[in-house]
Amino acid sequence: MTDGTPPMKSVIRAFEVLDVLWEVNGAGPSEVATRMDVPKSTAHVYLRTLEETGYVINEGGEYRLSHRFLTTGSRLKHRSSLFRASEANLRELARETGELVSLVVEEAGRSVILHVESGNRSLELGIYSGMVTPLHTNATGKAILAHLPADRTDEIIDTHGLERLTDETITDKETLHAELETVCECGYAVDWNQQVKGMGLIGAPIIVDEQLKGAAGVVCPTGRIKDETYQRELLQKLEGMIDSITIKYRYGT
Amino acid sequence: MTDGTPPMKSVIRAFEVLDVLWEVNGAGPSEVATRMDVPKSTAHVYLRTLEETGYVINEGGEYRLSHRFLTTGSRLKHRSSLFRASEANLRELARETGELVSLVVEEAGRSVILHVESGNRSLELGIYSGMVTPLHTNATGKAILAHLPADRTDEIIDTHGLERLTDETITDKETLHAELETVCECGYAVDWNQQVKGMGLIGAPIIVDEQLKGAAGVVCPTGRIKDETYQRELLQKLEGMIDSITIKYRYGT
DNA sequence: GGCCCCGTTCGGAAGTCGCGAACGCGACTC
DNA sequence: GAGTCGCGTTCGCGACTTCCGAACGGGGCC
Repeated sequence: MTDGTPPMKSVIRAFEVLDVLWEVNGAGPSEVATRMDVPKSTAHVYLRTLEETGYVINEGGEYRLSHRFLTTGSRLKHRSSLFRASEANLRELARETGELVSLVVEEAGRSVILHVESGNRSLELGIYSGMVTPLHTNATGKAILAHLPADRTDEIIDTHGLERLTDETITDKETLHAELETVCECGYAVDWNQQVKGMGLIGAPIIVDEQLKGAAGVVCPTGRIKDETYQRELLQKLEGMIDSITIKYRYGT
Repeated sequence: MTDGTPPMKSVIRAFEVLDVLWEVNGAGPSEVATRMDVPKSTAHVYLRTLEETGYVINEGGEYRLSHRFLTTGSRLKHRSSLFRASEANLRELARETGELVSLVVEEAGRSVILHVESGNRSLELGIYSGMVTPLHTNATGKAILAHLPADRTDEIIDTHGLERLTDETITDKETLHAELETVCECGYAVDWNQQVKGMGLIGAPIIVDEQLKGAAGVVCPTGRIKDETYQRELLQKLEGMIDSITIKYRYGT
């Protein structure tokens, strides 16, 4: 983690080119060169090289990101033990409840949505597989934070801070720690309007052999989830699902 | 397209490192070095650099691909006009028919599955968003080949050949061209057992303003799809869906 | 305690990358 | 239709980076 040897400039730049291509949704060498403030011959070599890797496509002089990212990303997801153990159960819960069900893992101190399954009345809030959010802004993230080793939790909070996404986001360390303790005791977490106004979530950790693997959650409109009876029903089903997942993960295929 | 200037060695190698990390599902510098036949100090610099980009994660000396691939891939998909115009309709068709519904685009002469929606009785054949297949082995691919400019179609066939995936795969140019002509006339394509034994597909192109955007298809067990009445029913629904998608794409959000 | 293997760091030498200038092409202007 | 502009692409030389072997420090296993 120390900065003993500097990273490779050309590789870093290659990924900057990818970023630029993403931002402008495809461009020629000239535009990339302008945006990166390099000669266009330089931009050209990078583009040609990236094309060779297959992650960039050249369509008549216009270079753009290829779907190889999608391919690699999906393969990673489908190889994940957690996903494999969960997929069927997530789908079943989504069918049963009609809500959006999500599977989340922690990576680099942030929450990555590994998979979502939508039910027939689930929200369309732009939640997608691969989406990255801060951990402290939603129930699944809090479930993870609560069950991570304490020092890791602190490190994450210190590194990433407590960004405010809505006016109900927890942005105070004390409040968060208090909440995490409750989450730890109850075994599940809840939030509403903390990430997106109008969206609520129940989340619980997936723990196999005392090791935190991720979390699963049910996403609802705040209105629905505020009903205590419904909330309890969802929680019970969620925990049932997580039990199945845990077993499948532990002994599974 | 010519090989005037050689590609950048370090960038190419960086992506080779990514490939290796994928293959071995995470490794340290030593293992990467062995596999790539370079000194481990070299492997180390690459790994450190890739870590900096966020596409690789270092977990206590073990480097592995991060979920950033999934994130980038999903963002690409969700930004695609075709996907945005299609998503709701695909889901609806999957619900209605209970079958697997897929959305496919051509990239670099191959078929990329942009999205799949599964119904309640759909096959579990390892079809996933991001999956890449040869175009000539399935109905959606053939629908695309049939509606691409003729020279492009020939170029693709010449470049990629006609790989055999099952004993019913079309591997003969003449046969394929004849079939493509029929597909062009009928406006839809069919296959069974050409890609995977037991799997059948009806596919039709998505064409907006005379421009081929991709194809959509319904995937069934061969048994079910061989029933002509059912096949006709699916086809009708598929074409209805594609009409909606076309309109949404043309005038949509 | 000693061994081995790993991830990591370092500094010099070889070689690649970076750059400016120039080419060929198409679109658009006059 | 000639001229101009802007684009993607190519080329070759100088300078900076990558590359490498050797060495360091730490962890696990005998």
